[in-house]
Amino acid sequence: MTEHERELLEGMDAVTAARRLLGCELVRTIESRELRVRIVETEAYDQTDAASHSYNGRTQRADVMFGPAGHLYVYFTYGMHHCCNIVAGEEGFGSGVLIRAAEPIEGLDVMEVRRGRSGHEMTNGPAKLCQALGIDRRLNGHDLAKSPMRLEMRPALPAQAVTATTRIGISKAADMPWRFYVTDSGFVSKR
DNA sequence: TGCCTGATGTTCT
DNA sequence: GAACATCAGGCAC
Repeated sequence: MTEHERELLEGMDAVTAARRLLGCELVRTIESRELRVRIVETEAYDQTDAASHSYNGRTQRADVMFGPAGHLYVYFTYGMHHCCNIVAGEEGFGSGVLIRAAEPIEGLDVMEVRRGRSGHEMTNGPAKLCQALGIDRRLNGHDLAKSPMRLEMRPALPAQAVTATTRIGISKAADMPWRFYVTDSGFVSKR
């Protein structure tokens, strides 16, 4: 991700960024290996949204969501899982994009071992993706322009390639259509 | 295929 | 003390 691309993300609200990040790639360097995946499913969250961690203000946990765009917000949930978001929007306004699923492109052997699973079961869920890529709270606040985890932007997908639905696994604001996925991808999470 | 449940730590009320 | 942006395994149909 270049500085120019970071500024573009800064200028987007969470919903716009969630659509725009589909098709983009994450590159994770770990144990001398490079793991690469293509983002195929996202959800938008911001501070006006009761389901968002940023809804109750700038708490310690969600602080990174209020920081500069293009950084990684990692949280720990259900006592055993990590999930990651890409921060979007202006600094001071808490918004981000949950990365729910991705297609493995490079380093599949490493992801298989890390997950103990193969095929779409490696990365078709937010916590599965984090396990496959070795993402935990040590990467919270990391700048995605740098190693050991980078975001590589790709051309925006045509609108017809993207499906929008309600988000998964939330109880508040559950009727907002802020989940997006690549319609023909076989790596999208279950409903 | 679909529903139910256990695992297990952090955050917020 | 409850809720939680989840996952995997078990069992019924």
